[in-house]
Amino acid sequence: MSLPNALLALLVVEPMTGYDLHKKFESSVGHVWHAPDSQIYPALKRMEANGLLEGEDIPWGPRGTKRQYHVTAAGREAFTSWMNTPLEYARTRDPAHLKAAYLEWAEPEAAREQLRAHIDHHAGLLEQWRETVKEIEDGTSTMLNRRLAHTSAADQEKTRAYKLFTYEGLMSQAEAEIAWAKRGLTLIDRLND
Amino acid sequence: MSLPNALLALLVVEPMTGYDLHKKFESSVGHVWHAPDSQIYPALKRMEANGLLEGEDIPWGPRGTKRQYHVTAAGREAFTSWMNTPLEYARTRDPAHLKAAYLEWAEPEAAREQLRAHIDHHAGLLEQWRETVKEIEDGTSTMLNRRLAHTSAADQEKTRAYKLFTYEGLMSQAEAEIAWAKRGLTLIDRLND
DNA sequence: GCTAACTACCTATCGACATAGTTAGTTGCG
DNA sequence: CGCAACTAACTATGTCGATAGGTAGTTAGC
Repeated sequence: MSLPNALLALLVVEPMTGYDLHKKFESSVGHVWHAPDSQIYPALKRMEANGLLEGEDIPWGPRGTKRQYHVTAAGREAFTSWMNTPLEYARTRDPAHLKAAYLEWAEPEAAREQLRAHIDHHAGLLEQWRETVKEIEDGTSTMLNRRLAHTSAADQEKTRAYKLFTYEGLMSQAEAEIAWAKRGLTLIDRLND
Repeated sequence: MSLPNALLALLVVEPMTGYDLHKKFESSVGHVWHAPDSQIYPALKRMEANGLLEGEDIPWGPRGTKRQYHVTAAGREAFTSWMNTPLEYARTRDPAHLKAAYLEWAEPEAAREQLRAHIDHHAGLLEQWRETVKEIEDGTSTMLNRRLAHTSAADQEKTRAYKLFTYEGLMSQAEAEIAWAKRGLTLIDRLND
């Protein structure tokens, strides 16, 4: 359900090829919704069949062509409708907390290692989000600047503010995970001496 | 990958039927790893075929039977091995933050409603986790008590401590989400006056 | 003794997703 | 000019997971 809308979110700004989208999914949108190209290409075809997109073959180099998709009126309507519709919350599937609940089955050192990996993972994300936030604030984010170039002056502040809001949320998540895992390390020490 | 291990986590404590497991997935383990019965029954068959479990038909009422599964040595080995192996972190797929990143496309009131729903959702979870934590601390958790009845005295404290640790982590997550969504409500007000 | 609720188990379908490939044209650089 | 890196697109396989059913026996209460 989310993948088509993530694609629409990018395509309402400017037409793109599947390859362009695949690259964006490695950077910007991919921060909140990952998708490999093997999912993107079929999704684009389905969306074209459903009338959300239209594709046209445009020349690329002397002999090659590439297929560029743009959003139809129906696609734009579907996207804004999705944006105005409340989410349905999926039930939790959280491998890290699943394992935490049965940590007495792990060797203390293995348990520590996994909590340290949890910290490292989220510390890496945190660093990434921090940089992204800085780029948005400094106006040096090429991602955001391309987006703003297609946005009316009235909406530019909103666009920027909601992006910052999103990344600040991701930072809070990462910080919470790190703090939790650190408490876990202390707990393991307390239980094994 | 996680479902078989979530099932093993329950079955290493005591043998159960698919139906028992399905009920546990509505309550205890389901808090961190949800699975519908339509996934559980085939998973049990696959695990029996792989030698992780053995099932036996036991009588149920005058005519009925039910199939109870217990963990084999191989299953126990697979579970502890999983518990000692570091997780591989999946890339993010977070519909709430995906929508937040494009919130300028939503009507302000629809955006507010969704953030309020986000708060309500996580406040509900928080309440649930708080109660669970209280039950664990008071020793009134039937889930945990059944578990502890099958646990050596030496491991009882660990089991209890890691359960508490897990639910405290879930509480931190919920609190972070609520705080974030509240900041979002303030932001929407600031952007629309 | 009937019926509702519960226990027990199972199937089918469809899209989501991971993983691992393949093919072909283009561009840049040494 | 030749090769590496990149652009572009697609396929195939297998499991995961959501959703929506179906069947049959059991228990409890009126």
